[in-house]
Amino acid sequence: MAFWLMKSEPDVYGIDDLAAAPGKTDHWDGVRNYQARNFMRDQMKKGDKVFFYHSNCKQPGIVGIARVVREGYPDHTAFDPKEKYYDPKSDPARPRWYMVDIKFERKFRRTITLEELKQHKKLADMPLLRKGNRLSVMPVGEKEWEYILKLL
DNA sequence: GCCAACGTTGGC
DNA sequence: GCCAACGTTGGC
Repeated sequence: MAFWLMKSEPDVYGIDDLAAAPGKTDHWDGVRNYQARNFMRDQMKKGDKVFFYHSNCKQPGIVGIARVVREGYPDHTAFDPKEKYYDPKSDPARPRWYMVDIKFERKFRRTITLEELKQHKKLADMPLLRKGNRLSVMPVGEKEWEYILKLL
C-alpha cells in the first residue's frame, strides 16, 4: 500500500464535499498536469491512503484522510466542451487525462497546517514543502505519513 | 529545438 | 490582490 497527498481548493471542493458525496465517494477530476496524471493512471492502487489537503485558502494544510477505491480511468470531463477542464486534445478513443475515485475516511479534529509542516525538519524533503512545487497529486513516504499522523 | 510570452498555481 | 515559480504554447 502506498500513500499520497491530493490538493484541492476548499471553496471548489473540500473534504466536507467528499464526506457528503453519495457513498462518501467521488472521482478526482480536473487534473491537467502530466506528472499528477501519471501518478493517478499508473501508480495509485486500490486501498492506498490519501491525505486530503486544502490549498489556496485561509489555512492551507492537511484536513483528513481518504482511500483510493477505483484505480485510474479516463477523466470524462476532458471530453465535454461545457466543462471547465475541457481539453479538445483528449477524446474517448485516446484519453489524455485520467482520474481515480476516492472515498472519505476521516476528517481530523484540526487542520495540520502547512506552516506547522514546514517546522519539521524530517518533512523537509516532501514535494509539498519544496519551493515552487505545484503538483496537485504527489506521493508521501510511509515514514512521513506516520510522522504527520503523530502531530495530531 | 529554442525561448519569449502567456497562463496557472498557491502562499502570503 | 500580488507575485514567484513553473508548465505550456507557438513563432521562428
